[in-house]
Amino acid sequence: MAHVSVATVSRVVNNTGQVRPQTRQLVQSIIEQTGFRPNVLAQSLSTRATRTIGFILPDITNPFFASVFLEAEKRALALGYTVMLANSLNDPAVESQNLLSFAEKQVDGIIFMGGRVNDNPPRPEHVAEMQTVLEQTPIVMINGKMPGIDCYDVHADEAQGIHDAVAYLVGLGHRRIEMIGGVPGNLTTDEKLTAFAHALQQHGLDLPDPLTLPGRWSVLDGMACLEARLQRPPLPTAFIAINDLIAIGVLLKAQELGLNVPGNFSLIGIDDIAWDEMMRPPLTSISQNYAQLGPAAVDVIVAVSEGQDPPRQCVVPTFLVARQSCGPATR
Amino acid sequence: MAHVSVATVSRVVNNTGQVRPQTRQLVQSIIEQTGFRPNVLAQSLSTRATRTIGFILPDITNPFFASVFLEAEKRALALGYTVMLANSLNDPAVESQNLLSFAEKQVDGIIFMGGRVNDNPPRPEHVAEMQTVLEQTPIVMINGKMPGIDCYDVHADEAQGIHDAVAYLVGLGHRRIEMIGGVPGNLTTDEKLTAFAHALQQHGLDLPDPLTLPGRWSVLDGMACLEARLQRPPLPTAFIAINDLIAIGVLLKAQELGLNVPGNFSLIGIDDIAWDEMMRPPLTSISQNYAQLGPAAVDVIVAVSEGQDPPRQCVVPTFLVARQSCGPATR
DNA sequence: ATGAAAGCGCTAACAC
DNA sequence: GTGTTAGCGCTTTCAT
Repeated sequence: MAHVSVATVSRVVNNTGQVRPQTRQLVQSIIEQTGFRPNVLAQSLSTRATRTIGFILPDITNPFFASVFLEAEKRALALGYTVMLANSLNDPAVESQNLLSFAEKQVDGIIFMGGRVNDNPPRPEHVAEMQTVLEQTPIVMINGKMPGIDCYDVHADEAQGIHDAVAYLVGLGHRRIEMIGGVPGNLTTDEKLTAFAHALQQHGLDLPDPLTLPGRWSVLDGMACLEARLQRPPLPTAFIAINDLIAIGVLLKAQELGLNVPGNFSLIGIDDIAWDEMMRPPLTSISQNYAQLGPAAVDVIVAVSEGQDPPRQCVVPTFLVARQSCGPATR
Repeated sequence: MAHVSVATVSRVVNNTGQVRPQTRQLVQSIIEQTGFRPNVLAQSLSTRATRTIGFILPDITNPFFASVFLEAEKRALALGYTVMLANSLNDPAVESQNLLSFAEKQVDGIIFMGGRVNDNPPRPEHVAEMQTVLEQTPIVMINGKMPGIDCYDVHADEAQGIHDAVAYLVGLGHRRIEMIGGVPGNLTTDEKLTAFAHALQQHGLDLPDPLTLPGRWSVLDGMACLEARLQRPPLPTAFIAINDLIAIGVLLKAQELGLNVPGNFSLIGIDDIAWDEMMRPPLTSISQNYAQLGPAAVDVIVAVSEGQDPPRQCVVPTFLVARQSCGPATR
């Protein structure tokens, strides 16, 4: 319509190369009035860049993941990237499918949370699979790890958080502290437990045995955990829950049984999800620092797809958010 | 490598056309050992189908939207489709960007929740924009409406839910019922209010004036709402909140002020989010029927992209989930 | 049953 | 400055 070649149109669409202002104007106006939109598929096929990031996580319904994802999406948007979400639903098979699907879609990079990157140790077939897609696509794991494969690592300094939490409780006079929830063999659980044991030793406190009463990660799991823990008294004076969902379950079960928090025991969660504030008492928690975690991961992908070489590892600080679920030790 | 043409490889990859079993075997095995994966971009460019659905919603961090989205994704996965999420963050500008971006990405269809499709009446520039992308891409709105444009409509029967809620409260002896939260000019708020007025009339009850105490949709908004309502007594004996988040805010504020639910007033929310059960008392709510809402929307998109002509409108039933936030009227 | 070749909508040398 | 043209990796007629 403008009597120019496709090359020229391409130049004005992308604001690239030299084109006479007059011509640009003309093409521009025709684009407006016809409502022309470039076909991103064709662009990507040609440029071999999709400006798209795949994000695999277990369940977007979990407020922790939702927050990390949302912050990541915001950053991506600001950088002109799109992030595609895939819920793995804690099913290794769909996780594999998600991974392959993203690779086939030629995403510029994949962000991975939960699932296989939290297996400790990881399953060999999973690392093999990761290795395969890694040849084509950069991967960054958030709060995960897979020894021996060359992907990027962004994680919150949960160990620091645990240390802070223990110090905070010790400051309140607690000497019998236990963790509750999680499952050994899960990387983040194991790391938290290790940090916890370390912190206890630093303060000269006895290690509980076992280190945690396992119970996965949901509110319901938390309720079951406390119930189980009640079977073998005596109780500690404070619990650090493996995450906020578990903490909330513990809190609800305690109230159901007429136990008072922090009267009967103090309670600290991990993640600092929005619901902590809605609980009565509002839950003290260790923040995962959403504002930095997700964005850091997309920054890495964007950097490599722009030819840079970002650092292999990035750790974002963590901090304690004190609310009302902790009090002085009473026993 | 197999000494066959690309056409043949394409045939075995897609399991289409005629190909000698022997040849198929050969190609198959080479695909395996080389780890060949088709480039979906090129496939889509050629077939003009992406098997991708765009999903625009305000905020994935809201448990209501998260659940609808998750169920939609599950259905899509089962049908071999991918759904891309875009958070509009209640910002019309990013909403426009999301819309255009999806169109450029050649998605097979777009699912739209919240934002402009909830404006009552809709803004002219928004319907114009919708009209534009509609020429290229089918759109289905969930719980939304835009008179005059030809898109698909999937919605929960919220009016029925309101009627059920009112009937339930009347059955408990309540005669002074009010709604709380939401904002007039928002479609779903207006529809709920209309249904509410209608239900009240059916039972011969007086209409409160104003029909609702407006206050948007968050927990914090809910707290503010109750506080404002307290300024002009007398209180009704029961509230129906515009959504569960508002209901939770009302509940928390009530407790903060020493008011008892359902002692001082009964309370019903809308959406049936998972957190209802975590509240004390657990919150009675009207379920939006997640299991059907999201999937119904993807079914529509899939149908049209497979050349079928699904019904313009689909309404999914809604139902009351009675928990412990309602009791007999005491005044 | 298989291959050759055109075309999907775009970008990027390269030539003029 | 602008046009020509060769891809990008795939599908799909049309021959053979």
